[in-house]
Amino acid sequence: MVKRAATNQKIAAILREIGLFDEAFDVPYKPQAYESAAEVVEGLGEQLSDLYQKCGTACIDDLPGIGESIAKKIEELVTTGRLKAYDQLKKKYPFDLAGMTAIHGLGPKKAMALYQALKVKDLKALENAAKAGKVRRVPGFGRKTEDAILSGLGFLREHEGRFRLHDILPVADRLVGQLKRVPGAHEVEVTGSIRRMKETIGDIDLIMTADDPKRALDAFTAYPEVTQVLMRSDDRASVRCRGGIQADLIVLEPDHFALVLHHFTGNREHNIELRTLALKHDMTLSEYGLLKEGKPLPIKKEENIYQALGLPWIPPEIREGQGEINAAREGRLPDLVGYDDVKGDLQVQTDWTDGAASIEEMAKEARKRGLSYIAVTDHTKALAMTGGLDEKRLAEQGKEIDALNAKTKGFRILKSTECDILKDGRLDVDDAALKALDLVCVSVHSFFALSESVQTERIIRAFKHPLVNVFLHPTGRIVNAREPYALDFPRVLRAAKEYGVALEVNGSHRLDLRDAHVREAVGTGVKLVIDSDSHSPAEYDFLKFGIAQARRGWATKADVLNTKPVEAFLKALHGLKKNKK
DNA sequence: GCCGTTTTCGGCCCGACTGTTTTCAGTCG
Repeated sequence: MVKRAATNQKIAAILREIGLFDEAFDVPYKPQAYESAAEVVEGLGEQLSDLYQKCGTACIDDLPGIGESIAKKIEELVTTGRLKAYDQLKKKYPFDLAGMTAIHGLGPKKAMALYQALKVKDLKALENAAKAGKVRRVPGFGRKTEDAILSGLGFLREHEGRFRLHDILPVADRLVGQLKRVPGAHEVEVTGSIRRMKETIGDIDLIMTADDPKRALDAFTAYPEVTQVLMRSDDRASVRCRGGIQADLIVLEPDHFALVLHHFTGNREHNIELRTLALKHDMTLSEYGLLKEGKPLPIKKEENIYQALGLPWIPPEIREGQGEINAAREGRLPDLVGYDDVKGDLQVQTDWTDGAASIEEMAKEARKRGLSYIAVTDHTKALAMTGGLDEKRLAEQGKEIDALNAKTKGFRILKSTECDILKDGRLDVDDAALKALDLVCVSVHSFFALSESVQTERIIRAFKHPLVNVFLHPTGRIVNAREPYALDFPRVLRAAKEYGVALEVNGSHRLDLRDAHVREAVGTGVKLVIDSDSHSPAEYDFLKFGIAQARRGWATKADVLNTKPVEAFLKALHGLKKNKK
């Protein structure tokens, strides 16, 4: 078969741009339908082309937010790689509508007006026109809009795309800590996609209550990480922080805190669904109140909003409009794995290879953080640049671990490895060496460009090895840095289940598995482990990002093996192998 | 274009801000 199917990313971009064109032409309702479909496509863990091969448009039509019409468009994109309707649209309006609307303050209608008046086709042409003072002469535009376009272009150039949660959460936490120390400050919370622990973040949204709003805002705008004050009023301020991210603070009356916290936590789809549900209960919901017959109900906590609508409280991590409200209504909301539930970290690198600290130091830090075991998973010899271990060094490392375990009580260091899967699916270390370990973890670090079927076969061959327990960072992606390798993920899941292999949720910048994959794994009954992939003591911080990602994928404590104490964990892990056919 | 606790048609979330206007459209969250 000719392999020219469009990727999910490409499909989402096309759907989104079609929606933008509809919006530019003031077509009602369709823009939201296309945008919502694009969101769903982006969040999928599986390629639409694979889904299509399996069961045609029926499966695609079944996706939430995707109906007959868009399913047909997707079919065309995965079978031919093109979409005629889109091509015609672009032929008639050959300009970068999506790129232009990425500029803050410039929406589809204004972008279309600029194209029609000035024939600007891309960001470069737009910049030239703005610099030449042509934009302000277009009807409906003025000097301020022209300036805003130029500054928006500058920002885009500096910051392509979104910021990583890993980089932003510490900044947000620091701001929250500082605001809590302002005299007269009461509640302070971070909201938005940070509260949902989404892997990438657009800006930092903060809300608080305080006796003296002016004092709180004065303090906020004066913090050392603030490089520029963008806006300031009586109850709110927007600032630019070091590194370029924007942070917004609103100081609220106590009565509105929970409502606004909920409103800004979102996401948009979740809010829309909830407001629609409110209407069905003859209520209206906004950030200003939950009104029944025009009268506001008392909302002290977020729980009150959900209760009034007959729902249990829904954790922020799964407020994505991906079926959580229906699940809540039907009483099948998962009891998500908690941030304190993980008992051991199963991917820890030490100075035996590319880690920065000794085994003892890594163990000490893990213990300090409340863990009761770690697995030492240094690389193997195929990864020469890290000084990967061969059989002999692995055995020596085992002796050091035995000695350390002998002198400690209440903490266990497990002997393990991050064994390379070679190009043909064999393992980088011999069976005798692997047998001496408490558990065997494997991963891919080479030959990323293999075709989907070859890569999948390679990995499944490794799964068939009787000693393999855990598959680390299964898709090879790195947030904002590297795309995953081609993989038939549903097949990998089935093989993991059949051969008794657990999949990792890696909390480092990889975030691999990602949320959608976790949800698929949970749905298939594949067991997970959550690890930090620490290369230094400080990187145990990454564990919480892994837990967050697992929560976003609806994983419960029972889905995650390393929520168990060490003996029970090992028993359960090896039990996966024994149960296999 | 999507969807169903008004289920195959007739609805579709809510409010504020901004800039360009003289009363509002567009954008954003």
